[in-house]
Amino acid sequence: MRIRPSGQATLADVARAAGVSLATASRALNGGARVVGPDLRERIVEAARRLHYVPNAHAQALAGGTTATVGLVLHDISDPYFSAIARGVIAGAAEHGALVTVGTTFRSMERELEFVRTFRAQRADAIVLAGSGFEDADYRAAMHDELDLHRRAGGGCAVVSEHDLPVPAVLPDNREGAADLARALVEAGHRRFAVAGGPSCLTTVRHRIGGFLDAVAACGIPVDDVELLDHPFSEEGGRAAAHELLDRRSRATALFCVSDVMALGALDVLAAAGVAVPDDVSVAGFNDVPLMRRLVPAVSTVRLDLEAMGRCAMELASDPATADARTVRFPAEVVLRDSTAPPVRQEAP
Amino acid sequence: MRIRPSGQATLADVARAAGVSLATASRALNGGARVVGPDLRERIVEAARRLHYVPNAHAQALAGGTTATVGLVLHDISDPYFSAIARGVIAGAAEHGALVTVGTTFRSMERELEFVRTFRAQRADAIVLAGSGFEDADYRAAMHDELDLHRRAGGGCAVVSEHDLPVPAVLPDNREGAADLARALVEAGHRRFAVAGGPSCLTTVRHRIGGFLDAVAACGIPVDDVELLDHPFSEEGGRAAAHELLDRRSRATALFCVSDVMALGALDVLAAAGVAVPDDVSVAGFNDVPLMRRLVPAVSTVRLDLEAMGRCAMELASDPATADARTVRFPAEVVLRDSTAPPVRQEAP
DNA sequence: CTGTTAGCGCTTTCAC
DNA sequence: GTGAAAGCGCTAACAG
Repeated sequence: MRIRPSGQATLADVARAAGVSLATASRALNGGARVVGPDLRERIVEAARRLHYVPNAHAQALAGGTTATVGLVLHDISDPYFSAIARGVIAGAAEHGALVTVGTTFRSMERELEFVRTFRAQRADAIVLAGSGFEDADYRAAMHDELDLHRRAGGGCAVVSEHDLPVPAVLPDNREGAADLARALVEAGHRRFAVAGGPSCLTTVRHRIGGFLDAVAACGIPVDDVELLDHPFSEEGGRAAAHELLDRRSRATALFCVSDVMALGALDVLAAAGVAVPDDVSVAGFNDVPLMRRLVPAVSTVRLDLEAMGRCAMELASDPATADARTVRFPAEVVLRDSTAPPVRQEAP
Repeated sequence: MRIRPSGQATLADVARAAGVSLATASRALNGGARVVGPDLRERIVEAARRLHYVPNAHAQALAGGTTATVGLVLHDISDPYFSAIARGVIAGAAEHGALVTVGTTFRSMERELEFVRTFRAQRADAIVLAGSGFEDADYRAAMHDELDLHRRAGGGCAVVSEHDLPVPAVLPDNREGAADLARALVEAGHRRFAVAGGPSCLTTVRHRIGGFLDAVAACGIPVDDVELLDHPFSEEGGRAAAHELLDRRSRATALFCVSDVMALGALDVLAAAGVAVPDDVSVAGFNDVPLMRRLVPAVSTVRLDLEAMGRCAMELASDPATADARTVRFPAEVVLRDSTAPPVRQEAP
């Protein structure tokens, strides 16, 4: 971008115009306490208005003030999962009078680290990581260092989802939620499952699949019989998973997609292929993103209060009392809707 | 938020550790050109790494560097309309190596102005206004001043949607799109319309309603017969509009909601009331937000390439050649889906 | 209450 | 090439 020719009124200009000292002007305009005589204050404020004075936030920050800025790292702002979390973070920040800077990574570990570094450079008051963690030792070590440095410098931080990092975390009950869903499905009579999951380097994915499989196993169903469809953690990935399901003429009666967005993609493909949901196959997602209940059939899923999670993360990241690695669990609640039903197709083994 | 105890390695520390001057360290680390001897450069970079040096963005900005920051003002990040635009803006900014700071206004003119002021304080390279403009003289005057000052200080800016401000603008064809939709509906045989619109202080709303009514009139249908449902520009508003429609036992055969989100609310209420769409009443929205085509019935609407619009706004705001008030129109394309059909109910006058 | 005086951490002329 | 020095605009001790 371009260089900025100053041309802005500075505090010094205001002070001069009002015939007071720089310090007084500073106190009157940006200092909180009313330690300035009302008469002077008036004059200064008036001068400031006349000159269209706007404080230079960088100078303020540099001089030891506050930045009132929080950095938010997420995968993609137009993904409803993240925009809901972002809404919570932004709302929480607003209550602190802070603004949120958003970095979108599109699931790149490198970009994620880079954003954290940038936020550090900006001396963000707080940094919130909203995406799932990666199961990668180097990444984790690097992120650990980065956040550690940030906190040592007085900054706060928090993560949403498991990151296996010693920082405050908002932990959705991924494991339990997926397990509950599995149990509900088994109870409904399902025995043959397919699971559409994103790359296993994502902690969230691992936990959801893990919880699901454990519960299935606990119900006495051989885990090996569960078909694992390994595709990207995205709508496109959901599409691919459905295609695979179709191609291999799967006999699964229920498909668990580890995220709603994947379920969306899968449902699209299934519908196009003339596969009836839930009659031919039940489909469930995870997150309960707003639109899931509006689709036909309404999609069964596991509800997470995304906005509250974002808000909570913001709170954890800004609360000095949270300097230690505190953790807040968020319950995941199974929501059975029309996309799941007892299996109607009874097949012979 | 809290005061930040420094505790960070500074450039001076790095310079000392590497045994060079501050200036040299600066050039080696943050200066672009390779004007530093490779040997020294190496030593400096090494020292920086060892000390976990992160440049202080505020100091850089203050010392005359660039901020690489753009401020984005919008209504609500979790509204798919805005999150799509935001995605475009963020992507565009990323190409410039800039980060986006998001201010959400929830349609408050005051908050909007306040955010612009804050972005000015942050010396944002560019400011993008994504919400609809308000039809309010005071607001417009204030915003005009604010943006003017910002541009005079060398900053760029752009607005999405009509704001009647002398700044670069991305203009969706609201008027034409709504008119096209009206014509399509009339062609399908509709004669009795209802229009669910948000507060008329929003320019976007006025234009869409205006375009719709004009076209209807041009088709020889008395505009006075069109029922105007004046409710908030939100899903809740759409709900209210549908309730009103129901309460007054409207005879309209087609309901035009000025935004998809309103249509969403209206459809929900209609469905709950047992009103069949499109058999009892056709419903159309505006924007073609991602989920509209996934609903059942798929919702007719007017498509806008939201992400491209966001990207374009970012471009306009960052391009110095755009210092004058340039304008880019975006076509709005009618997309007829299953929620609209010829009226089946023929009523006697 | 108000004014003076130092910096905050960095970029940038200028000299060398 | 590299170093020395002068700010960028503001806040925060200190004095008065």
